[in-house]
Amino acid sequence: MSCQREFKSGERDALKGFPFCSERTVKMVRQKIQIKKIDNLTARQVTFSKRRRGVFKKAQELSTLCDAEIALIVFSATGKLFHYSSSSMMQLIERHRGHTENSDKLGSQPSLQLPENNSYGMLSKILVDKTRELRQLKGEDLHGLDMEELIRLEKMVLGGLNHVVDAKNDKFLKEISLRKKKASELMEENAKLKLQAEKSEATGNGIEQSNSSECITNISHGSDTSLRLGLPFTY
Amino acid sequence: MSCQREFKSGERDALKGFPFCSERTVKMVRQKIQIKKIDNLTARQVTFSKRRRGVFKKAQELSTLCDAEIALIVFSATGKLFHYSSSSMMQLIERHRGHTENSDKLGSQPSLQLPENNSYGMLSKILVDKTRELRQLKGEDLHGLDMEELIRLEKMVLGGLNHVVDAKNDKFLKEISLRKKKASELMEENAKLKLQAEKSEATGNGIEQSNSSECITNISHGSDTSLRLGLPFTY
DNA sequence: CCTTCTATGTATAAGTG
DNA sequence: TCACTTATACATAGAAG
Repeated sequence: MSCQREFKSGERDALKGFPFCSERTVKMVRQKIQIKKIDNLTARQVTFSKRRRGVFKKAQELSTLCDAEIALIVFSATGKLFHYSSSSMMQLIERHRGHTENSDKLGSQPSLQLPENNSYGMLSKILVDKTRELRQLKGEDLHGLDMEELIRLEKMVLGGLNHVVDAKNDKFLKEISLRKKKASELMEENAKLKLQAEKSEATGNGIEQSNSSECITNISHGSDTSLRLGLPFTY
Repeated sequence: MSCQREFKSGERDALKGFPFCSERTVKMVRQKIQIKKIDNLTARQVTFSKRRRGVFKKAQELSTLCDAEIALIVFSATGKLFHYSSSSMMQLIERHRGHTENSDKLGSQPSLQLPENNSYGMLSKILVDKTRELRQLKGEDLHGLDMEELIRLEKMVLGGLNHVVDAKNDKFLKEISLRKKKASELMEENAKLKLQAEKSEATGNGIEQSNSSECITNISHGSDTSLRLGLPFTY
């Protein structure tokens, strides 16, 4: 999509260099619009649909690029709901409530007294903790940590890495040996069939057997290409 | 990503070699960026603040132009909250909850009767997920993962490790330079005192000064031995 | 409501202060 | 972090299908 647009705009730009190739298609000059309610219903709907997509895209990009947590809720004039959240809408709303409640000097009265809300709050507190731990393991949000904590974290991540690498290598080795075994079985079978075929040929019952070696080749290649170990690592 | 950016700046540098590409016009060529987390912290922060403003502006424009109701909640990676709503945030969130709850086709029987439980249950589900993710990052509970998932996990842990190591080394280096600075300050002070003492001695007012050099030695050794830097990590 | 097109307005990456 | 600059990438108004 964007590729295509880029290409076309490039084309346009190239054409601009040649005065005899353009100039005629001058129409629909885009106007600068004022930010106020669009009167025309259809125009408003069209704009809504276009800009809505734009806003959602921007929100997603922001969350991805800058590692932000974003919740976006949009109700159209007709009452239709559109929403997006980078993680869990609930969690974000909770977190938002937490923030605004904290800035509330007036004690939010009933919620603190109800036990359900308490456990709810506790759960969400645990969740926040877990989320932070998770982020730290991923190497984000490390500003608040001192040297000892960083060392501990490093060791933990290294330990985790060890386990993950072990598990991965195990899986790979098993997969490879499995495929080797299969291949050798098939080769054996092929050899047998070849022998049979030769025998049959000798006895006059010709059976086509020219494909057997190809078959073997295909199989062994197949087992190689289905595995990709060395990944080009780019951070 | 940094490598991508480095590559492109390299490209720019390459262009500089061509005399017909005016060196002045080659400066700050805006690059197309990929939508993935920005590595560089400052760049990420700058982009966050710019794009955040952009998104909020777009959201407001959409709500004005098309008469839509919009709530936007943004948490920065550092936990700072930014939000906007075209009318009342609470009201919009409520309305949103109404919609999403209505779209629950599967009657989760008890939860429908207890509204608190609904969100509670969802929260605890999220918690379970996070807990599992956490354990996997720590290298536990890896049995259910296939090869691709293991590779992805490995990359994630490696990335996290990189960041942790970077943060740790930063901290160490800062600490060291701080202590170096302190030491040199003290040495300077010591030297001054020594001079003073010698002067005093010359004028007959003898003041003991034999310890000053020991003092210096101790300080500089102390700053070195109290720190152990990790290995230069290269993946 | 969606897509597509063009011409243009706007957002923003990168640099600098 | 904020403010400004510049050049470019991207979004989108307007029209049509």
